[in-house]
Amino acid sequence: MPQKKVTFDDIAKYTNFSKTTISRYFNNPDSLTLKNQEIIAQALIDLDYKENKVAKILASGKTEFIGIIVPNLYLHYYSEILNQILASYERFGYKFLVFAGNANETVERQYIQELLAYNIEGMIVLSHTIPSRELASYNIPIVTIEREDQYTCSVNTDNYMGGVQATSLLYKTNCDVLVHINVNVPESIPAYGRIQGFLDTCKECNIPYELLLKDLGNTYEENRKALEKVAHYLDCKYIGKRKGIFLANDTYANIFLNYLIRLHGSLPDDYRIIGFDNSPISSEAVIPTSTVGQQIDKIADMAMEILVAQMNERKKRKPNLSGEPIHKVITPVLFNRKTTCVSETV
Amino acid sequence: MPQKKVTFDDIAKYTNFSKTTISRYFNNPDSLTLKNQEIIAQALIDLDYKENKVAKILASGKTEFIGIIVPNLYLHYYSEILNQILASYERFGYKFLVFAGNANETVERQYIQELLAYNIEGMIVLSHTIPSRELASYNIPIVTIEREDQYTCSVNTDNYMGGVQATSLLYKTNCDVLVHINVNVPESIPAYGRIQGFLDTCKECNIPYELLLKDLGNTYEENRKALEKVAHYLDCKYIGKRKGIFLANDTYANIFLNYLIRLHGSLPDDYRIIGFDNSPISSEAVIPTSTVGQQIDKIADMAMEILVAQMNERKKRKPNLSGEPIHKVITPVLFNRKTTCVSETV
DNA sequence: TTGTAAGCGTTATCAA
DNA sequence: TTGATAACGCTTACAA
Repeated sequence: MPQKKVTFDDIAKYTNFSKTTISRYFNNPDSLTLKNQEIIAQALIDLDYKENKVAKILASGKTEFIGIIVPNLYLHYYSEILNQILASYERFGYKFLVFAGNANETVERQYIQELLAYNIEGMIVLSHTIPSRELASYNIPIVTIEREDQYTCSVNTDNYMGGVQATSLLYKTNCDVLVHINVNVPESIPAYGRIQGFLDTCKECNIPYELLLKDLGNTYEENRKALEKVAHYLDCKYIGKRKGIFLANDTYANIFLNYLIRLHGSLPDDYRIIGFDNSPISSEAVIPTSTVGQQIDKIADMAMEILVAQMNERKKRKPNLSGEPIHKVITPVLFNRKTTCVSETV
Repeated sequence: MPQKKVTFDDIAKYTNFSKTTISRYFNNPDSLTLKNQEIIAQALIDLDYKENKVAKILASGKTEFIGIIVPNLYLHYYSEILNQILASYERFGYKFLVFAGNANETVERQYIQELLAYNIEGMIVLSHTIPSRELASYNIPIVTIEREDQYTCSVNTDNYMGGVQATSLLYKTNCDVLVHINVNVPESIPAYGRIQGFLDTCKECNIPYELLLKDLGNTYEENRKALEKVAHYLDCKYIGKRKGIFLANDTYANIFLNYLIRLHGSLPDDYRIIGFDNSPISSEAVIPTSTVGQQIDKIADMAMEILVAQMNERKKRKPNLSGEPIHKVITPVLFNRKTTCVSETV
């Protein structure tokens, strides 16, 4: 320590009040006379007091910490969610201890232990690694986002609705056949809804469709190779037909689009493309790509609201800790861009 | 609190040791007999003890907290740096309190006050808002990354070298004229080096060049409009000449590239393009785009190393707090992709 | 409206 | 190798 810190004791001596009064000045100033408030305020300046939250936490038990575990920050979706959550500091004042887990269960358990050791008041989990059942067992307020959530409160995009929106849009652009390209999403994960939404809409519209669920690899290069193969396959199979392609995310959509552009110099009129997420690549693509946008700001806000409500509940005299976990669903927003325009020249 | 927490006192009673001995078990286990270590270890299990770091911090003064202020997480560069910094937890054990500032000085000062209140041991600043002089005055270990850094330790990409690399590569692809497109970067910011590197290399190679520094707007749409205007201008001005375009970042490069593709269906042979950052858009573009890659992992590692060294210095009996700030520079890496290939058909 | 004193759960300093 | 005891800087009854 370069210079030792000024404490309530110092202020108390300086002002001839007690430590308690100084504490009150911060936590319940109205209980002091205006004059005394001013005296203390001046003393704070004179002594250059800096508050010590650690001591406050120890005494009060309230850390104002929220732990966050994201799978990574490489994907725009996660970094944007984190961005929005961090922004909630202005509104709620909670501070965030952030961990990026790499899908390693052991490591993520360590993170959680560490977070608990700091007496975090709540936790937001985006990582998929640890089952919601185990998360719930830690017995602190938790909200999960877009992951398996049977035993925890959660906020998810209405993926089913998104699937319906995307498929309906394609249908309206006079396609002959609709295709959904995705990986084999387990039904327990919210994103599965995109597949169901696609299927139900195709059936309802009574339009020919094809569902392509396959492993597309884990890196961009693997994605690219796998999707170019799929594109080639579709190109051959549905020759002369107008194909409406709904891809599971914008990265896939961009790969598909780029493949066509490189082949034909522009987007052929017999293709309609839509992605999912409204990530930057969708608007920054060579042809701005239609997509189903997740309302990340709303998701983050809702997650914080649920979490704060639960944390507040715990601070009550007789907290009501019962009740089923709350599951909120946020409606996605359709972005109708150039890749789903009805062609002007028919 | 649902169930009250097990403390050293409880363990002490349970094992008939003193609190001190329990503390020693954690901090200096070798000072206990093996047998006693085992007894305590068993007690921890029996009682299901969870450590309380807040109490530890208060008593020891060591928080193991590092504060981070990033401008935002929207830009891939920042989220990836944060990603790498968070990953250093495995190596150093420091926890990160993260704030995303929005270029608002008042707000960022609040963040810093809040961080200081938590007795953070050090701080990493990527945000540009607060002058390094003020940062230095807070008198705790600080490392800044890719920003004005006169009074603080810093880690930056060797922007000058990056400018030289990009320009040299363009020169080698038989261009008739080289162009650098950038905004008006102040000289105090590391990124200014890109401009200087371009200028020096052009002069050295004795090749015609043009430096275009202008406001390109703050949103993607503004960027796009401004850059398409620039592209049109260059297209007209240097008709028939091979143009080597070095853009300040990959987003700009992508916009430029897309403009040409939409116009011509492919990248015309009289254009060579290179960006900066190696952000995902460069490899995911319709034509994988050459770029100067920042070694984000090394930048993050170096920042942590410098910071940890300083934090350790403070823990010594007689810390040596003098000395000029350390400025480290990380060499960038050239990615030679399709937009700077020498054409096969001449 | 203000003060006293007992915590909060560790670590640190002595002494044994 | 272990234990008593005093910090650490604040909050929170309870009293005045």
